[in-house]
Amino acid sequence: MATMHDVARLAQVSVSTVSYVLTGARPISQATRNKVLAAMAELDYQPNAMARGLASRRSRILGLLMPMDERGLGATETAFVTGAAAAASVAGYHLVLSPVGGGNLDDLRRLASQRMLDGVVLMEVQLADERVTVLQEAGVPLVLIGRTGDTSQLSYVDIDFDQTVREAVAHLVGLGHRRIVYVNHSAATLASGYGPALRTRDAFTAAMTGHGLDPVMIAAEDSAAGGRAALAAAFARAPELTAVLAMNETAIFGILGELTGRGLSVPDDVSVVSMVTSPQVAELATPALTAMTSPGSALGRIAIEALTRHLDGPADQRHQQLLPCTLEIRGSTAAPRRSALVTADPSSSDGG
Amino acid sequence: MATMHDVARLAQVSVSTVSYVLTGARPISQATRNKVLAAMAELDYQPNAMARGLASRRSRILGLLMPMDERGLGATETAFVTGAAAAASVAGYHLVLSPVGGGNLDDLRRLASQRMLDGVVLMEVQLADERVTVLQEAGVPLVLIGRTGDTSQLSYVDIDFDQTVREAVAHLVGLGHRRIVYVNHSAATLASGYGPALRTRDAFTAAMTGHGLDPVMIAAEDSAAGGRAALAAAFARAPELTAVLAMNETAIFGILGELTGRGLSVPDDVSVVSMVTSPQVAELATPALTAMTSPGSALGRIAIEALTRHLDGPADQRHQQLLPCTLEIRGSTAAPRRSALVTADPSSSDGG
DNA sequence: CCGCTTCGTCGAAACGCTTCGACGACGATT
DNA sequence: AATCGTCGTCGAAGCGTTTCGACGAAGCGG
Repeated sequence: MATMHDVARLAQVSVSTVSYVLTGARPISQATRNKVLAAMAELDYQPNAMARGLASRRSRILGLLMPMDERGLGATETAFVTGAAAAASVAGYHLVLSPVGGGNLDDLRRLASQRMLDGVVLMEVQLADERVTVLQEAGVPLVLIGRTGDTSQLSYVDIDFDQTVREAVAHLVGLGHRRIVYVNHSAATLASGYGPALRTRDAFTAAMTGHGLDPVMIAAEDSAAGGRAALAAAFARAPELTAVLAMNETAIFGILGELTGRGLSVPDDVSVVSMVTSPQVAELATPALTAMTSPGSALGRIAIEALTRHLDGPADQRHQQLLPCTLEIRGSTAAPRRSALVTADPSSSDGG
Repeated sequence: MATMHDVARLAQVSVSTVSYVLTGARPISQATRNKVLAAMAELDYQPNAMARGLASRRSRILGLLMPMDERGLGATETAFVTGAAAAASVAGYHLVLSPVGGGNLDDLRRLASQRMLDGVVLMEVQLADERVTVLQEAGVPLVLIGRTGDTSQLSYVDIDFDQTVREAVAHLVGLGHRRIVYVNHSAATLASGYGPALRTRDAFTAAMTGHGLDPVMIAAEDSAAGGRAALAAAFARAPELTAVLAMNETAIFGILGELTGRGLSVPDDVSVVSMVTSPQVAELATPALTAMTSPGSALGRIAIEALTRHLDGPADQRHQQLLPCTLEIRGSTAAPRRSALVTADPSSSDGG
């Protein structure tokens, strides 16, 4: 392992000159720079990250904190990660993923206090998230993917759930659907204050009401069985339903299975739209799912860019941005059958 | 940020004494230790990771290098990660995931040379994997999840594909199946030297031959469409097939869809076994899939334990271990219909 | 009771880098 | 022609730890 001293000796300059060539903190003449660069190449010099970090008090490492539960990372989350990693690399940072679960706040505190991370992107944020507090107290620059309830002091990037839901509903309504059921995450997830679940719920209500329709929402466990149960509940609440909008990537397979089990075909009898879904997952189903595709890698990239701008730039302004999902029409949506249209009577549009 | 100096001053001892209390490198009397500990608590002292890393030449960070393609991390891979993170935490290490794709070997070289990682666990290893060479040349301690072709100098943990396939085949044969088709990864993946694909291919051939049966393998693209095409190919090659063994988590949904499309029911007409699959994914299908469940978190844990033992222990022995997947019987396998049994004639058992 | 370890502690020297102050050498400004 | 800045470079002082050698105080066998 060659050190800066070795490079300096070989190039016949001082150690600080080598450092300036590397960091650009002070001007260096072209001639000197070339000598130094040649020496570096000859010695295959790589700066020692620890020493650099100690001296400069910046590690040039960014953390992506993601709770990793047994559920696994979907293609959507993976897209966050790859987008973020690419952006970090461009900005000259390393990106590390730290699987800090929600439980171990102490772990997080330690991580934050060790000055090993210059900044952090926090994923899967709850409306009231203690991790945000811990990180802020530790003075770690922070960007969220998702939003807490009070975002006044925070930088974030998030999906524009309002517009996403509005577009999805508009697509179905445009096809002629009137009885549309929204299958959300579980009641427990809603109660825990999971932002996407709450925001889509409200957005769905608003969108349906805007069309003069009755918003029916069902909470489903995150499993195929949960999806099946949810569909049963949906038919109980709205027997004449012709379309299902689902936010729950795991439940959706149960929904499809149950639909088939009841002898209903997709999309002829019931249309299905999957929200915040990756194309990969949408293609798994038969027929492939019409879906609102999440802007995964853009989200990751923008979060990292905001963070590095904050770290390298002078001002410390916040960055707040919402990105909508885009509608991708596949085989799971179509106009409802005439029979369904007929059963949609006006009296049901003001029920609960 | 309190430093060791502050702690030493408050506790009225030398800086080195504080260090010894922390590292245990030399004995410290109980009285002194208590004074130091009290001072640390009062100042809310956290050692600076960079300084520690520079002085000790160990970062106490372990890397989990995983190529992150658009496919996303399945529950299986996520289990690796959580198992590994837990084990690292126990051993007093941080675990970071680095999404180094196969492409950027230079990135990897840089990462390795920067002395930022004490050791590395490499996932998704190819039979001939340049990353292994790069890491070995950089002198980074290394444990693989998976195996290269030549493992003589390496530590690894891997799935025991041979036994896993043997068990899966035995399960189907035990139910009375004779014509069993194995749906592997794509031809391109096989050609690229992806170990699991090659090893299961050979294991399948061996297992079937051992039962006096004809091994039929189909390569399928990693997509639902690939699965559909593969099933069509399977029926072309073996019209009387009664069971499908699939290694391809994405293709399997296409296989199921195509089966249904042909009016065949699972498991009555065709049994399906999914290999190296997580329970979560197996439950998504209708009916839930009989599967060989991968020992995900154990794999991650064992890899990290081997690595830390290597780093902290005196000898530098290798660790080589294989873990089989366990058979979990769900609803997708059953005895074949009698008609299928009848069509299995002896002349087909020595074909190719 | 004397020399020998062992124990507990200290001071100082690394570890490999960044960064600050200083200082010639110039060209530009008065 | 004297003065001023700027440019390019150097030396040295950190950054916050670990770790080595040293050293007094006990503890021990002979």
